[in-house]
Amino acid sequence: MRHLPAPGLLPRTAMTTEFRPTEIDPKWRARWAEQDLYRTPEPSDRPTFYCLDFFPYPSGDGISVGHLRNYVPTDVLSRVMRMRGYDVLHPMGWDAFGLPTENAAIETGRHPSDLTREWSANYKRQLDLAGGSYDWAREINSTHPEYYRWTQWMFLKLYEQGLAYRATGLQWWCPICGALANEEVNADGTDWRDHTDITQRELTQWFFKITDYADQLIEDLEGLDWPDETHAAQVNWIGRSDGADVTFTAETGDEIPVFTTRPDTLFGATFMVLAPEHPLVGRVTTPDRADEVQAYVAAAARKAELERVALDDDKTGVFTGGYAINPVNGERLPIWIADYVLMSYGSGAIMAVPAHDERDFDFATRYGIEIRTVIAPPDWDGEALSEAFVGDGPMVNSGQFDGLSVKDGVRAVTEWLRDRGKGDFAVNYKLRDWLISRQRYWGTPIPIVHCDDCGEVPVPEDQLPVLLPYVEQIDPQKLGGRSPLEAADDWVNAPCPDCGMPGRRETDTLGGFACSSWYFLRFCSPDEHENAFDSNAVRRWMPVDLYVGGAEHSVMHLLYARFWTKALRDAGVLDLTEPFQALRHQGLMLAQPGWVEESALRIDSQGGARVADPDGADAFDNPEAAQPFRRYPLEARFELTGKRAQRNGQALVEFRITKMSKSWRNVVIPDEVAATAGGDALRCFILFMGPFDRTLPWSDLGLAGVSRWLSRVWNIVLGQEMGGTRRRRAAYADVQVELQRRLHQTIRRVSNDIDALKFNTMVAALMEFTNFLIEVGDDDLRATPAWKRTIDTFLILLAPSAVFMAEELWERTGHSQSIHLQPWPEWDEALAADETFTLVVQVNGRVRDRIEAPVATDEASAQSLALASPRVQTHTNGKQLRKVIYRQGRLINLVVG
RNA sequence: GCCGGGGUGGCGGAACGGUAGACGCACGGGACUUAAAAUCCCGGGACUUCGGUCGUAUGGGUUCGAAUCCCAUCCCCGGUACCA
Repeated sequence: MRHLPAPGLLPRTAMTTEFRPTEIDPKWRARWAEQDLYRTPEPSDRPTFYCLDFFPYPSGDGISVGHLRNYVPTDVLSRVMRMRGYDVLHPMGWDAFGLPTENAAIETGRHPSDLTREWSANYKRQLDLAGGSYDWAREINSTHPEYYRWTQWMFLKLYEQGLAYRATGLQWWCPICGALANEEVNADGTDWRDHTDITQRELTQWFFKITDYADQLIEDLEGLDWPDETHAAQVNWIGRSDGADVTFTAETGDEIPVFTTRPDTLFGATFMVLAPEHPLVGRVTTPDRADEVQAYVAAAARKAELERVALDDDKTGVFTGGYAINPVNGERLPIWIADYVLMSYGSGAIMAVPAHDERDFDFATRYGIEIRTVIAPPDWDGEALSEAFVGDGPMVNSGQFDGLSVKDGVRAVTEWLRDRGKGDFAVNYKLRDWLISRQRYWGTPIPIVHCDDCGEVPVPEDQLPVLLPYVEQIDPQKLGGRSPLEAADDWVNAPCPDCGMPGRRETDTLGGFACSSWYFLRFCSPDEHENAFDSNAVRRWMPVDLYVGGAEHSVMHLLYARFWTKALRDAGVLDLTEPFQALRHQGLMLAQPGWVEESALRIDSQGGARVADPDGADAFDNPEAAQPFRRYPLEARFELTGKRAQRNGQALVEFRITKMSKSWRNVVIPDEVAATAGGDALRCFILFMGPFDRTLPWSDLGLAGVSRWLSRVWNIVLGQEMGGTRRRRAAYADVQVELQRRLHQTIRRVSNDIDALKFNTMVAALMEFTNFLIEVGDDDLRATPAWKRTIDTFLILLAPSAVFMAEELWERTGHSQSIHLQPWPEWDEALAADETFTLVVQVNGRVRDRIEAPVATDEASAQSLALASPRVQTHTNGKQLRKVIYRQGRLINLVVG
């Protein structure tokens, strides 16, 4: 791919030195590593700051610049906090067990452990290209026995508490990955990671009893500084519903419990519905309905096995012929079965109140079942409802409960039921237990031995780790459907830890989310050999002060890690309730839009296009652009908008913003940027491109702009002429005072912006200050000590962002100790204060003039200044001054009429 | 549907209820150059009778004053999906 020429490649005269990131970057990377510059400090009495990125999964593709939307901001913050005197923990490691590696191993015939080693080394190299200040002495890897030994140990801690158990049931099954947790299933019935279609199967699997913690997982969110969206996603996923269990009795005598959030509508129940899989379906079905019911049940089962296509809203069902008795009024309710009732929620049966539930309303309408209003809508005239009314109103047609509100009715009816043994208050959750079994090789072995006599026996702690055996053949397809560990006979056969008789090891492995549920603890003491973590170290660093990663983990990882933390706490091994105090999600990086040469493309009918020219295709920012921003290679793909234009007689077609995708050949990787513009331009552009939590397109031209800025910084700091004439835009009474003022204002802006994670405006402040330095930095000023002090401070402000260049300039301006060890500058409000301000003069709220005035100007003087202005007089003449609003140092508003 | 987040120049975006468009990109003009690139300087919201007028998705409202607060509507993005 072609790039704009790097600044370092430009011809220059011998006397000047230019900014050459490709020379500077490697020099400092090597020196910092040698000096161990980013070593986490030993315990001290300084305050601590734990800044953590989501545990990355190292893949064969390496990282793209999109990953750096996560890593660069946390790195900047870590650096600033260090300079502010905090002891900072900013570690990195690899969540490396799992399918992408395992599948690649099968495809390439290599072993996953080799791929893991290579891929994580590559990630590390790329993060260093981007100037990451990680303490690599703390690097951890979830696939190493010294790590997963403790994952196993924690599994046993959960097991001891009854929080890990095996159960048989219908589970989502991916033909590639095996069993999946509910959280890993997309709405369209595909696997969350590889998007293959999945089915349901009857399987015996390991689960963690996360449902025991449902309420805590909701309640403890309260004290956390988390994004609203993530807070909401967790609460919604847990899905707590408060209501009542109500017992209906079928005419066969069988009791049918149902859960409802609206016991107040019990008098409006006109039928019941059982899930097709409900165990009582056979009992309540009458002989004359049996054929139809059986056919429906079979069809529903088939539907569950087929891919779950987009739901059609048409609700179907069949009448069983059976009836149940409504406990509040003794009415006979026909019992139906329908697949809109799920066996997996509540009791798998509902009371249907069509007047006050949209689903029941649809069903009743379709099958001609009575719809009886029992909550009166506003201005209700007694007529039949045209749609379900789910709002509040007085109860009607409900016997002694008439007139109660929904809230009071819920309580009154439930208490009435409870007094008669027909029901009680109840809570239900959408959250299911966490399915943790995987029938694959590349994962943590579950430390359990199955023994004919003793049953399930945990492997004693002193026998951990249960090592994952080195297995050559890991392709389940070539093992006749058996999992690789099942086929490893030498490993599977193990004596029972209790009785010593031959037993068999558990052959399922733990899903990767187990590894990422405690790594933040391991980072506190990664070399601890006797325990999973050193309690003092955990007490020192935890909870994580700032946790940053993608919003796609809003439910899964964050919910699991929170549960795991609470479970360890309850096991008595951890004194912590919530692991992540503050959380943020970085925005996605998209591929940039533009215009591309039509003649080089092969265009399909769908508005898609691929580069067909072996030489590639030039892409332009717009049809008037002087230069292409990038040359896309053969087979690069575009989504066209349909707009066309000409550029020098060349036909261009517009393509839109899309995701970065390897198969589209539009992924920008840090390697190519570091090799041209350098790591600093990459970092600074990522910071500058926009708010850090917003999804934004990459821009090669934007990157070039930031490179130009860095070159200007380089030149002004080294006092090099830049080929043009400097011109002061304003006259300054004392340019040294002004220099100091602007510096202190910049320290304030940069510091405050960093605290607010507004890295884009932080860079803008540095750019503005650079522009100011260039404007005023003539030979006289540059010869003063004030200039020298200003440049020193400016470089420190720049250092967390432009890590290599700031260090190089620091050295070149005569410092011997690393700039990254310097204290963060403080600003002085008095020195930052302006002497004058622009008095904005409004008349009736509209700006009519702007007058430069001393900061201390009081209201009376401001008013005379304002009234003296001819431009103001035009709008006030002949009118009465009714009111004056004055904001000191800002504006005056004259209200006339 | 529901839950979150957004709609500001040609583009990415700035803006404690108080100068809308900082900073950057692109573009235009100029300097330098044999020329180009690079670099440097200058200029750009729209209309305008040059007084002003209109401009932050749309329509209302609160306020001396609204991109910002309130109500309604439209559109875009992300998540979710028959949870009784």
